[in-house]
Amino acid sequence: MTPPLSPPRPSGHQRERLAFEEFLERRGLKLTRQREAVMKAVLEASGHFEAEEVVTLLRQGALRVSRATVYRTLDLMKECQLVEKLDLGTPHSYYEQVNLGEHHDHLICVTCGAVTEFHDLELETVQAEVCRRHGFSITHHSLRIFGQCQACLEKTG
Amino acid sequence: MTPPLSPPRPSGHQRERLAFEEFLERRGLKLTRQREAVMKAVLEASGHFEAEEVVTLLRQGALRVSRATVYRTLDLMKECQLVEKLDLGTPHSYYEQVNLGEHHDHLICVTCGAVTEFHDLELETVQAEVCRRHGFSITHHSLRIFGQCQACLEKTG
DNA sequence: AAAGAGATGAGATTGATTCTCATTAGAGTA
DNA sequence: TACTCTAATGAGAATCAATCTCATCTCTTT
Repeated sequence: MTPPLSPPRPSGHQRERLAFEEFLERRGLKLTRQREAVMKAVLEASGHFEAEEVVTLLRQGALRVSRATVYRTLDLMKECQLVEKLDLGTPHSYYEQVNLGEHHDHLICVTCGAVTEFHDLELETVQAEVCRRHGFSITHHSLRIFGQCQACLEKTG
Repeated sequence: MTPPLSPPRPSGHQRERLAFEEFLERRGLKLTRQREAVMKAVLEASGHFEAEEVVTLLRQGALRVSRATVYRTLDLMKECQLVEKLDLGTPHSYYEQVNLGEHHDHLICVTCGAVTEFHDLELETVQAEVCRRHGFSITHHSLRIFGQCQACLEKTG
């Protein structure tokens, strides 16, 4: 994928890591080993995860990280826009990693619980238009579409 | 508004009332005095309200209705599609009355908390198209746009 | 090594919502 | 009216994710 002659660039999650470090710096906060562990777990996670899963995962590592610290760090990463908090209709929240600046919405299957991401430019445009009409200055939005996914539809017939 | 010669039609919330009664009937449930009190409170409510507000309101009436019954009845009305449960980003849920079959989305001001409703046909169309592309059968959706309302923008400048 | 600021962890607390279960209400029947 | 059966209710307990408290710890800087 990377053109052979392109300049070396941060690999893995270097960019996100840097973003978080700078964010902490700006706030006069430190990148402690605990925060680093949480960040690593989050950046390597794929899809959606619960805070509790991070807690459990980190229990297996050498460094102990308390539940409180996990929640606190997730909040920081949210402010830094590295993760988003999701409400998928369950009693607890999910989180997901956000690739710097990219936003997407969700199709949630009410039968199997599968969550599919999508991004649609036209949708954003129409939303912007709605906001304009209301003199509303948008910061972010959340669109959840509930229904049945293709797989479940095929099973049910 | 009503043409003078139009046939008499249910006034007030007769239609909703009937819908609920039929719904209960179908389920082999009864329209008790408690359920009736909750229904009345909800149908007369304007805008968004919390379950707790219904509890408090009903405390003032002659008939005592417990918190459990309020929650249970709200759930029934939700199934009957007379109310919708909203997550406005607060730790607790809001409810709102739905005029039979009408859906709308929300602009939520993160500064003053004001919630504005809107409905946009084009938005629905684009969403339907997204679903079609994913072979997803939509049952309902929830769009929340967060930002600053006109009033707050004017104050802040 | 002393000081100061931020960070952490264990456990307590919160708070909305749900659950439990003994009691009550209401419809139908004898 | 008395009896029965089922659904409904209410008080308070339970749940559970999330937050808070505060004593302790870690760094960094004097």
